[in-house]
Amino acid sequence: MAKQNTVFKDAYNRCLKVLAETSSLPSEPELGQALGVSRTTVRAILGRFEEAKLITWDKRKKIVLRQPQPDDYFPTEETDSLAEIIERSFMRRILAGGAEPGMQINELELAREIGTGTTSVREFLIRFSRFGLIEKRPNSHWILKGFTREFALELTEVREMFELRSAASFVALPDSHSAWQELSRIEAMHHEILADIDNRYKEFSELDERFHLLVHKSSSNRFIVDFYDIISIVFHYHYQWNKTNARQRNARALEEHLAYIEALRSHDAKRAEEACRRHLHSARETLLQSIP
Amino acid sequence: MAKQNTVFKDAYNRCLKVLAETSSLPSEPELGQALGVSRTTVRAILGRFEEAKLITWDKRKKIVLRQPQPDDYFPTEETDSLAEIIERSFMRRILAGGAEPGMQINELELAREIGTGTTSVREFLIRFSRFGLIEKRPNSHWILKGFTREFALELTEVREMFELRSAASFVALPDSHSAWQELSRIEAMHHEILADIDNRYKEFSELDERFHLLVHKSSSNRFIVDFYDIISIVFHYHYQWNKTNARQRNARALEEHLAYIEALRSHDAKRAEEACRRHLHSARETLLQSIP
DNA sequence: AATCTGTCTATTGTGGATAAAAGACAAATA
DNA sequence: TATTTGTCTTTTATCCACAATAGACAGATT
Repeated sequence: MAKQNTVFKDAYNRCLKVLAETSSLPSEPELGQALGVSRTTVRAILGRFEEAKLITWDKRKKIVLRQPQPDDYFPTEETDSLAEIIERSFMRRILAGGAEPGMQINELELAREIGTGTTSVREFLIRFSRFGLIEKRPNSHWILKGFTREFALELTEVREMFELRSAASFVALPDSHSAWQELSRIEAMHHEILADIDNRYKEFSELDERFHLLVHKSSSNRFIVDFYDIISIVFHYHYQWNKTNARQRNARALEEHLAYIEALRSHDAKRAEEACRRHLHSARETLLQSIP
Repeated sequence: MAKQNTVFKDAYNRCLKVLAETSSLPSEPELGQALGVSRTTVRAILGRFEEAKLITWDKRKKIVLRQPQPDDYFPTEETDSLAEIIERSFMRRILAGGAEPGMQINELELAREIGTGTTSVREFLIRFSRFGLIEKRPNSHWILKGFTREFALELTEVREMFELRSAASFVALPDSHSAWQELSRIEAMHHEILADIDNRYKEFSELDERFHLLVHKSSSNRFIVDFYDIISIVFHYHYQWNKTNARQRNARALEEHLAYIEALRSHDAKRAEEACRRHLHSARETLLQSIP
């Protein structure tokens, strides 16, 4: 196997949804645009649609013959890119316990366990190393530095520096900047979720990322924005494997966000700084509590 | 070719120097320790020494037969690791002109140009991407973001945040901390170079890195320390290809360092902050001046 | 008893091959 | 004229193979 055709499979599934809502499909370039893939892939999808008797395809005429059934879709396991699979598998190992700091990481073993070639694992580890959780010994193994208390403290220290700086930029943004609209949308989502917190508290994680990324982006500094990747991945997996008091924790964070958002809106740097500091402080506590 | 034997060649050259100063070589593990390589490599070196009639080797007896001649050494081009070669080649392309922002980077083309496989180039690009100068479009090319004025400003903004924070940690270090001794050594080097600035100004670059890295390390924060890699590589290549007024610039920076060092020694956070700020400000100006 | 050497195995670094995906260009169509 | 399609070429993502290097262990040596 050379390349996984996950791009094809994922686009195929998404294209089935487009198909379900129309009687004839648009042009190839248009479909490519909509699905975010090249025409080559679009044509492969159309070819397969034809084989599956989902459409007839003659040049510009792509007529829908029938509605897609559940088993027309590729199973979701097959649509994840290899990088995603490796990441998940690896994060489970190191965050969900059983991995002591100082442990050696073996490319070959990891590859075998995941059922993939070493090159992909290797590339993943190189990419992942910027998160500061592993370290390479050239010509030898990788070392797991572990998701420790020190790691969390170092991470949050930088996070606080960056977010305070970003919040200061945010309040200085002109009213015409699109960030204010996005901020309003995010604020509205907060109210929606809070109104039905018992059922929707799980949506917090995604909203949290969206909000903080918006703030970081206003720094207009690629290093600050890129650093948010680290925060993002840590909190993402952290939320996923640490569900104690999730409802209560999330409710509190939502309230803090609302205060923070209001402070940003005031254009008052001092107020924004205080609200930011307060929220980041409690976010840090939450993170630390989950580390033994 | 599977793996370059640069580790062997480099260790071989260094081992020749050990050999030049003794009449019989120490044990294999001891040599491995001294050279920073495994016993396997040490044994390969000893075997080659024997072939070259540099020593006789019988178990623990490794008797030196003759002094190494210049042509016993491997040429230096052969001792650089592939990663170093790729890095240099790539940095020359993007810093030494001819590379417009927005340009596409082609793995295959780069590999051919450097005379290496695509895997190595690819891994280099992944590692390098954390420096914020290039960006990946999955399933497609890389994009050169370029060594622009924005890049320099974003870089120095974060640098200033981090170094100010580190300097504040530094003044709080207990007198017993080894950093104070290293600081004294660095200070002494400054005086030495300044005393003979016309001949030795080129040594500044290395000393500069050593000094700032020491400061960053006192933050005890892996993200701050790791970030110094970016500063380091940028200034390293920048110094190399931009020699206008080098003597004068370096002399000024050395003076600023000395003031900065004295301020750190005073344990006065306020003074240290001022000295740090002053130096970083002029470092930024220097960097910006060299960008069109 | 501690260290060293001989031997063997396991893992990393790197080039090469190949399917998937992107993309270029000219002819066809509306 | 502006898109769209058919066809072809180029490039990336991935696996595999193999030499270089690291590392483990038992027996030899001091």
